[in-house]
Amino acid sequence: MKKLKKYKEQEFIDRGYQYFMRHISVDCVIFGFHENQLKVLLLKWKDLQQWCLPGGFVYKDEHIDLSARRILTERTGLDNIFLKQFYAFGDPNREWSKRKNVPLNLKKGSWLMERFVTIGYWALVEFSKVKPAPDELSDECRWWDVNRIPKLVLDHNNIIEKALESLRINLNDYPVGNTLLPDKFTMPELQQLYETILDKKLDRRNFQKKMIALDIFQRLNERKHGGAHKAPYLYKFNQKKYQKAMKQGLRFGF
Amino acid sequence: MKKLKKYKEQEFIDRGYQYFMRHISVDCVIFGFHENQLKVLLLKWKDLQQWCLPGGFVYKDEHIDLSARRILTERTGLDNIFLKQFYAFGDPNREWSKRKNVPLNLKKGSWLMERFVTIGYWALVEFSKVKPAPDELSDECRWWDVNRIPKLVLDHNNIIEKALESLRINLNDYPVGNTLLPDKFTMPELQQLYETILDKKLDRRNFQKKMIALDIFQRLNERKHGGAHKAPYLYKFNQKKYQKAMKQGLRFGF
DNA sequence: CCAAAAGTGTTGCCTTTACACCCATGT
DNA sequence: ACATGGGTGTAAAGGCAACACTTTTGG
Repeated sequence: MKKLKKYKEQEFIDRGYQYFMRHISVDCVIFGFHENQLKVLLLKWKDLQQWCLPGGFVYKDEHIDLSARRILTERTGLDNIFLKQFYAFGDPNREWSKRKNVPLNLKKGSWLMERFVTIGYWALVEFSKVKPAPDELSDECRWWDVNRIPKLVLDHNNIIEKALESLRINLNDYPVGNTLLPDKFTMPELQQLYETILDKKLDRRNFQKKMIALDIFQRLNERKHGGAHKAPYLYKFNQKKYQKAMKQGLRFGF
Repeated sequence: MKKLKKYKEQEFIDRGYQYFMRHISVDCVIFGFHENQLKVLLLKWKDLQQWCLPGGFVYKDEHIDLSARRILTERTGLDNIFLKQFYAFGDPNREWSKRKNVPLNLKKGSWLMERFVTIGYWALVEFSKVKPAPDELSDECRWWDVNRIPKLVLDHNNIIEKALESLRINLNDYPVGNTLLPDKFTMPELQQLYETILDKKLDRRNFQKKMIALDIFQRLNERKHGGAHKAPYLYKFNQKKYQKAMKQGLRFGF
């Protein structure tokens, strides 16, 4: 696979289509969880000074899933991330030439000015392990509270909406706890995570019972101190039991 | 939108990329239900003599959903079809130049020989209303039992697999009965439909109760005669109640 | 009249929901 | 000490699976 060196920005703008497929891009909605808030990782374009999703293009001989993974690794420093393709956005208005403000001084006729169909992925990462890194075209990369996203570039707000929707629908089948929380966590924290994603309150007592009945957690002889009031137990995922249960079609019940 | 006239086949092969986006295609898995079997509509290539999914390309200014709809209408004669985008297939092996047998006498360098990412849609249609019609490149278009699909072109078998999977997952939320069955139908027929899609037996009595409890059907003063034994009642969807229930998040319970 | 399929009802179980009680901790 | 959040238990409600019985039809 011919790869484009990072520093050759003008080469990318002028002749990127020799390396990448035209008309196809990949955008990633990277979810994290911190201070009881669901977060999304965004980038700020150098020239537009507007925020956008981390995204990129697909090398001519690269699987689209791999493109998404490549982008994720570049932005977060992590590999082996939980990743799901959720939707292809194919509105013909998805092109810069139909916008007033255009990045990179793009000229009419550039391959980047043409219409793109973007494949949307969402990813679940452990907030504390991420080292947000801007790419060559952006000067900032940071977390945003999912409820306070600014007006983004193109249709990226819509992409986040759809990603959230997909995340909610898949909450039953996917290990959001295992991927979004740190290694050790408390039941109230896990509950907060579900409540945030579902955007509704759950009964504390029933939640615990339900989770523990799944028999995929391991309670440690350790409590989380520091907060006021009674210190809650810390839990780990019992990865062995958890993997087994997933194979048998575990459902979390949401 | 510049449209390509049908008869200009050579023009399409040589310069189709002037009308359509490169690297992007749309494939439709059209489901029908007949004689208690789930069916899929397939086409046979004129030259390859191999079967494939109905598919096509996306005009440069056309929404991908509309491309899918266009293809559906051309093949089935129906519009207003229930349609769902379910997955984007982005394996780099999806290209003819990596195959032994190539259709249309395509030469190296042709835009059609390049790699395509295809957006998969599935559609639910009423079997009896469909008039299967081959396109310009195929000489046959007919229904195949979903359990007896032959070896198809490229990764089209895999696309059908994924479509079925998606259909099963969405069985809870989507009106498979309303779209796959004729206007009037019996409960045993509806049950057969669910059993076929889910590939498992359901209890006749519990099924009826559950369905009727949804309060979206209207029982007619009419029975389905002709079969041996007791004649079952005919039902219609009460579209008003049904639409209302769907908006409120009706779940069928599968 | 009989076999097979269709319509209706009942029961018991198990999951979910609601809520009561006690315990621990920092202020 | 006390307000607040955390851990555990129980009882009622509702949904679902299992099964019995009657009715209808073509042969």
